[in-house]
Amino acid sequence: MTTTIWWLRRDLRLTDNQTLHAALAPAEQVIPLFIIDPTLLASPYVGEKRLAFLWANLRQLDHELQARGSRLIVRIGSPLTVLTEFLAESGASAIYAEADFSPYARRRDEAIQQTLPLQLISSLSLRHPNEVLKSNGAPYTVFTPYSRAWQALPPPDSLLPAPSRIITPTHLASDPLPTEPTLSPHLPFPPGEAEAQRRLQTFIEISIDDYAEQRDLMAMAGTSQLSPYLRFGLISARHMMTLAYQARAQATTDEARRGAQTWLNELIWREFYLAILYHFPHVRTRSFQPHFDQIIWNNDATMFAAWCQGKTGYPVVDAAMRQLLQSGWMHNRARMIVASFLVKDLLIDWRWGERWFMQHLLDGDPAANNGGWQWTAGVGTDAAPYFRVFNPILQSQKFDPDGHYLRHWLPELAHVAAKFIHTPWQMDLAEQRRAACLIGMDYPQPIIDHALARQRVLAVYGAAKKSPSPPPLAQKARGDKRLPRPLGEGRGEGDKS
DNA sequence: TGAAATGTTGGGGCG
DNA sequence: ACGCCCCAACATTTC
Repeated sequence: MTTTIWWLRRDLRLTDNQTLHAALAPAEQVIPLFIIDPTLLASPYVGEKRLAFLWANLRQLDHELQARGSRLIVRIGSPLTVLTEFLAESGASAIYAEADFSPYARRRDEAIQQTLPLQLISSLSLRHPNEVLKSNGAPYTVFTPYSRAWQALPPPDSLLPAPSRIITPTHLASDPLPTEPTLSPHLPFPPGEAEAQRRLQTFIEISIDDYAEQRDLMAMAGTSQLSPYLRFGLISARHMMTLAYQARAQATTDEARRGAQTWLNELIWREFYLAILYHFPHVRTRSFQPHFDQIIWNNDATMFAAWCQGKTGYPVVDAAMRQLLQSGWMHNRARMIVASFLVKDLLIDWRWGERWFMQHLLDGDPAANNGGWQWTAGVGTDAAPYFRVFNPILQSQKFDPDGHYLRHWLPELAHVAAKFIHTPWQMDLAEQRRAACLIGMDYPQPIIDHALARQRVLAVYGAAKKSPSPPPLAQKARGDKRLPRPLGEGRGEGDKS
């Protein structure tokens, strides 16, 4: 009797699961095993919203497995220790897991492979980072040529169906999941792969045709809102890409074709940043472009707190930050706006914002989040040029013209007139009374003047660009030292994987 | 996947 | 009719 272990990490699904498929192929029995790694739990990149989402999905997956004659085993401990014991206990012949590309995950898996029969299957991204390389074998560092090369590869293979039956030994004990606050019912992300597939289907049927035009409007449901599900593999990247290709092929108008292509591009951005983290693991802690580690940040803790809590006085920033706090998700356009505001207006180290996002986003992923932050900060691969500074007022007017998004997340602005919704500080006292919103009382005065902030950041970035890079060692020490530790950063490495 | 500053053009008001 | 000014509107350059 051959038994194998399906070690789940971020592929919590039965449909189109190449790892499960590989684990089933040689075996009569498969043991689905999830390991809670205390190192990851202690990481400053982990927050309770994403953990609760994870636990909820593990429970859901357990139900799905039980319906197929199996169940999910959960164990707590260091993966190497747990797997070593578990192999002996179960008599399994091999372990199958989906390859992960964060530095921590790669170190962990390589160490385990030294002693245990661990097979890694690449399906986190449709293309493995080594599949998309320049003709000289070097990785791409600019998105557009990467994307071209990516799309020149053959379209995705057909999807694997969920197995109808999985046989699992019954005598194995499971640790209970740690108790974590459950997702409150109003969080708009119910767990489960069925929910993920439903959303994907709805998006393809209703929204993808207008995606190119609608995706930037923050008040609209113009995006797929699938990121939390993709983050934990409740749906495969291949599944999403397959439908994107289909939608593009079946589009009957230019606009619909453009919608499908634009959505596909977003998925390719994810592949790009996974590849960047794989090939350039130093971006986890430092700027891709070393001379930008010379920036003298202002790093004002009070300003940072105002940003975190959504109390900057700029409605579009505050609405977005409260959406994040309350729902565990933020519209992509809003992510760029608040990131630009933190880094360029407040002149706060992008890594502070990166960490806050990781702590609160259900979809928080080390590669995509890091890539996004370095892009906005202008310090990364193919980054926005440093002098590109978002104007929060113009962005607000452009992408939430009616202020629906602002009013929804900022109830204190509910009665502010349309004329002042993007700039409530411009209301005179009579207007403030009429709107039942006193600036400085009910809603903050802006914590910074954008025009001045813009001049400041241009000067500071310009100086960093000119100053010579120090040798790598000195540079690393300085960068680490400058990271704040008020939130209990225990160890140097903290990828959530 | 910007925005501000600066330059250019052309229509209309007006002496 | 003409020149001058003003200033949108658009284009280009700069940060």
